[in-house]
Amino acid sequence: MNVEVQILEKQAIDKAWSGISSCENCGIRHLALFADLEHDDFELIHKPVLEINKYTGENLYSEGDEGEFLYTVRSGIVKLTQYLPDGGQRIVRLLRTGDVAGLEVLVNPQYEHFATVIRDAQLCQIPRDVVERLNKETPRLHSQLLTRWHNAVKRADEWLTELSTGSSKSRVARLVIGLSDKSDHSCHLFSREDLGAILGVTTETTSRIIAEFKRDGALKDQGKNHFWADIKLLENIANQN
Amino acid sequence: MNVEVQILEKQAIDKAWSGISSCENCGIRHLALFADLEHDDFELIHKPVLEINKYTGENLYSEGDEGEFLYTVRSGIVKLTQYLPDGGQRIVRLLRTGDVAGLEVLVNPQYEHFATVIRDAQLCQIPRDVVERLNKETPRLHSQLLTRWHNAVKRADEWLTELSTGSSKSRVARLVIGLSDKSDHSCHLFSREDLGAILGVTTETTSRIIAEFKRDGALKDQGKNHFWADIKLLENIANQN
DNA sequence: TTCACGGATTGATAATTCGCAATGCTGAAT
DNA sequence: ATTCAGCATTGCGAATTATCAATCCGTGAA
Repeated sequence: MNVEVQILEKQAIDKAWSGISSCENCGIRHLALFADLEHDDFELIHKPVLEINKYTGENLYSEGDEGEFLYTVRSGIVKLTQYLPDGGQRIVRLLRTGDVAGLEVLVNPQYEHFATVIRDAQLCQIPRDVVERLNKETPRLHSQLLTRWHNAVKRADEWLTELSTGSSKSRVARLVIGLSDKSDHSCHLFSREDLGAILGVTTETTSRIIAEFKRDGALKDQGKNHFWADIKLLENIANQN
Repeated sequence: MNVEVQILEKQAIDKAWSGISSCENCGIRHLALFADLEHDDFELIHKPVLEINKYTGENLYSEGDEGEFLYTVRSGIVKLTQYLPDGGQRIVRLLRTGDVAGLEVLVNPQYEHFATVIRDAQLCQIPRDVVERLNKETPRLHSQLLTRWHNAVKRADEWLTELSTGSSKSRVARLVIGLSDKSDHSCHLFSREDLGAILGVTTETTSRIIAEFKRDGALKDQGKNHFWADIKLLENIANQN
């Protein structure tokens, strides 16, 4: 890749698109909110859809903020967190490629979670107006929106049954399986603190269990929170006790 | 009320409506899925909407069943349960007046939960076709559907942060508060087993904690799982420890 | 290289929750 | 009124998880 191309790519980042030129040709459109739109629909996009980069630890929005934008995750991972009055926190969902953060602003003016990047991410920042207008003017967004909501509920339910039921060890095992690539057994984990907040257990307990998995060979450390995972063994652990 | 009226009411139960006569004049329409429909829309209802009674313990549908109907809860309470491969079960949501069971069949042909009545219920059984047709032909159902989905997600998230985070005692306290009528401090509970399945703790632990609340005066037993609740005290318990 | 920092791991102990069994209570049927 | 069945409560020991503190380890800065 020559220098010129690199510069072009650099410029592409954080560029404002009118929508018609970019969203229509988006590389992940088949996964994205605009999957079903047709050529003419894109002309309805009159505000800029920004493509932005955010790095691990950065915050997209906070609970209660005026919900000006929706975000489509192009790459990376975003966590949605909620807090209890007593200070307890809980990660209620993880968003990955194709997922949308901030859907709730179509129904309610305020964000309902803290959205924080936990793996460097590329995102499309879509003004709420744009989605609202499309939703009014073209029926082709409806089924996508319904599907998205359905998916959010389904995952929330799975989160509850799989990650909040049973012993800590089972739950950590299920989480690790869920974060593993079944084809090559690779598995990127997050900080023990985040894993704990996903499961509703303490950082120490999570750490102990992961360390135990390493000793038992269920996980093989490859540095930087990257592991090789013995899925079969983890499934056994998940389904007993 | 004379006998004749009683008989008429009895007949009304389990009667099949063509929709146009009944749904439009439904007493809880402002809460229901069809809230925003207009007069002409009801003519689109060509299959019968059945009004049915189900009693505590009866099952509406099972996970994996072909999803033929949606159910609007007119009164009573329905629990949605999911099971884990290891036999663990978890109640993921409670449905009350105005809520809809089986929304997922609009997206997917199969039910995703076990739906069981846990307080005698009156329900409207709506054929999936009816809702699908309305959804195609009138835009006035869209926003209701979006709102419903949003609501389901919101409650799932609350369930996770409030009922699956913190000590058992806090969680039982939060659940009891959620089941209480704040205006008159009355509170109907369910079996300890169901309460446990909502919270992800054992029946015994739940029982112990409720018994402790009774001893501490946070709950006053009025028989039949009906209690008077000291909301303030319960909130204190919920937010400490 | 060395140092310092932050996260991960581990240890020791306390607190919580589970699991099982015994007992108590309540409402329905007789 | 009596009996019975099903749920609720309680006791107790075992297992799990939290808590607090110490140590380890990897990474980036100097």
